[in-house]
Amino acid sequence: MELSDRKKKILAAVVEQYIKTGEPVGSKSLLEYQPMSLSSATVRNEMAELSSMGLLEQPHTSAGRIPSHKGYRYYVDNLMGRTELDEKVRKHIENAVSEKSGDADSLLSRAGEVLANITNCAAVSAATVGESAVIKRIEMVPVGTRTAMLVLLTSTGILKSKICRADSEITPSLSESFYNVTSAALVGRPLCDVNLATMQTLAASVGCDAFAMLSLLAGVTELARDASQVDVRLDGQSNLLNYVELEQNAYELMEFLRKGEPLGDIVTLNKNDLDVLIGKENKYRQLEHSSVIMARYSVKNQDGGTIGLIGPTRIDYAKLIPSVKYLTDLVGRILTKALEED
Amino acid sequence: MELSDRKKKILAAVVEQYIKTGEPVGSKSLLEYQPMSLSSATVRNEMAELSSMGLLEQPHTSAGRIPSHKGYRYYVDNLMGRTELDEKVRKHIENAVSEKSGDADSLLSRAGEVLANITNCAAVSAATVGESAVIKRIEMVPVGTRTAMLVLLTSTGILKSKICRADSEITPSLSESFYNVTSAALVGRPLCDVNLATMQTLAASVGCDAFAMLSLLAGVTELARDASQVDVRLDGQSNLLNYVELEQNAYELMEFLRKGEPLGDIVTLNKNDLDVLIGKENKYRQLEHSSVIMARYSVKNQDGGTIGLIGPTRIDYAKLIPSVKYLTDLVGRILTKALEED
DNA sequence: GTTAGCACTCGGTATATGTGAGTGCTAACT
DNA sequence: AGTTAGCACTCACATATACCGAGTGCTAAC
Repeated sequence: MELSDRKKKILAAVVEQYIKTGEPVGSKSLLEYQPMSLSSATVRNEMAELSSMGLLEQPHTSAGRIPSHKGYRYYVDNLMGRTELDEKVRKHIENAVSEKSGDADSLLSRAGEVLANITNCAAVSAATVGESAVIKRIEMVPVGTRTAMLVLLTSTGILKSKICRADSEITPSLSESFYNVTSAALVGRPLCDVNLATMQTLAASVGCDAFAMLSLLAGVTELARDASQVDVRLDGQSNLLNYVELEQNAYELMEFLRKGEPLGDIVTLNKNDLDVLIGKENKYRQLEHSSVIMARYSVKNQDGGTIGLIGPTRIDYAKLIPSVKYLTDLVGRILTKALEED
Repeated sequence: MELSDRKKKILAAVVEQYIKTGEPVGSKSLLEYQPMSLSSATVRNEMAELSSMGLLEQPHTSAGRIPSHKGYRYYVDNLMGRTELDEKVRKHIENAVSEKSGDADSLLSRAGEVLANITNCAAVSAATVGESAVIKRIEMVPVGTRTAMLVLLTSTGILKSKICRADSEITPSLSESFYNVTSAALVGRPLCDVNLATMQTLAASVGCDAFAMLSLLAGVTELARDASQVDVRLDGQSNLLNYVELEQNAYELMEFLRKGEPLGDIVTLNKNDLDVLIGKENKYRQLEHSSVIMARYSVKNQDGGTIGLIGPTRIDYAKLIPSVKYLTDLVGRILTKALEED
């Protein structure tokens, strides 16, 4: 879709004014906001054309125009000038996500928190689950006569743990055979290979302790399943309650966010460096009045994960996109550095 | 405060009708709902007295009455007949919180979920932190050349873990001295003894590895702090968005619930078998339109923790209190059984 | 002590009316 | 041909007015 320069200028002005004020933008008020050597009548004609092209919408006949999701899309793709990241915001981000912040998990937590804070939106983050992930290590730490903590570490650095109750006492000999069995049969195997069926044959092979072993191995199976699922961190959901345009469906939206699966679905859609999904572009109905901005970070030049935000469609794209981008890059750098030191 | 039988009957009817309909209750409509051999004028007189006693309120002069928080309180303490738990609900609870559900943590999670579901409120749960808790065990599982997972187990059964980055490589000799140091100096000590100052002297004592040791011990300190803090699980917050009386302050309420500390504060208030806090009785302003129902469960005849719910003041106390009670008792029984087997 | 009766209150709904920011269209003007 | 002044028209929103009805408190009679 090719637009004349004048149309571009008008569309951009409409989007920006609407983002700022939240009110439908009329031809006359547009000229106040963005003076041009044009009469309102001309603007009106142009706006009418932009409407028929599907880039602008009218809430009702005698109101001003608001951008349609296609309008936002055109703006984001072609018109938006990315504003420089505000110095204060940058400092804020850097402060929250400092290098000393230990492991990847807590770094992502921090990143989500700060993003939710500075943007007043909900923040999501998720580390990519490598399909090629193999089990690097399995540990069992007994924490009672019949309970133990199982720890599973993958080659991609994902760490999961879980308390597990065995069906009988965890004797030193059971510990030993658990160690033997897992290191012989599981370490080095891809996560998807771990399932209850293989566990059963494995457990059977140890003989007398088979029954207790099975419950432990079942725990390992659950861990492996956990480790191969995206887990999405979510922050600042309640921020979304402040937007009038979202509050009519507040409950639905919150419930949607609470459930992990659809969110996991969304972040895995983020294949590019930066993705923006506007309103109805989202495949989930619950997000039809929301926009999602997601960016990937990479660790050692490999795909690391996604950090993004969810807000109303009427959101300051020009300002927030650089924030998300800056944060993901920073997280990527920090994790890369941590990995190199390791 | 002593009330005549007739006043009691009228108060109970007002509370029950208001809980059911959500509309202020007038003298005439009350008689429809609860036929009595009285005229509406008499009811009116009684209501006026109940109002002046502070048990009923009028939203505006010419409207019906609604219970004040004192009115609810009187109802809950003196008038309410506890209804039997619905068979379906009981089955639902039992199903969700079955014995096989592993460790205490996940059991509480499940309990919170089911409670939020059946009550349509927010559910909270928290295990009591024993002040007498001492460190039972500390484990370190290396998960990288410089990172390790620290695991801390207390005598009260609380288990915490954390990833920790050491300042230098984690050599077998470091692991060994970590094991020696912690088992000699920390195991058996109460949680509150663990602080950075003592860690520094401890670290210094190991000689050459002091620096790396310190970062590990700092991790242990954090774990100990974690373990001695109540951690409150929260479920079904979004359920509260469905109540009109709460939705004006939805954002505030959600933010309040999101923050852990005030919630921790609230559950630790639950000293009795069953506590109900109604509206303004809550010390937090954010809950002035909410009621909190909390019950304790015990494990092996010792205080185990609290499970409760947060809803609007206009809530079916007679129905929900038994649900909470049943759930806590069940959880207590299951945990006791699990502990005995252990 | 109870109740019928009555004047009064007041939120909610309905109706009319005006206001103003917006529109589209046409005809005149560069 | 593109631009613009002008104009009739639209429609959400605000304000005023009236009315309804479920509620009240109070009084006087039962």
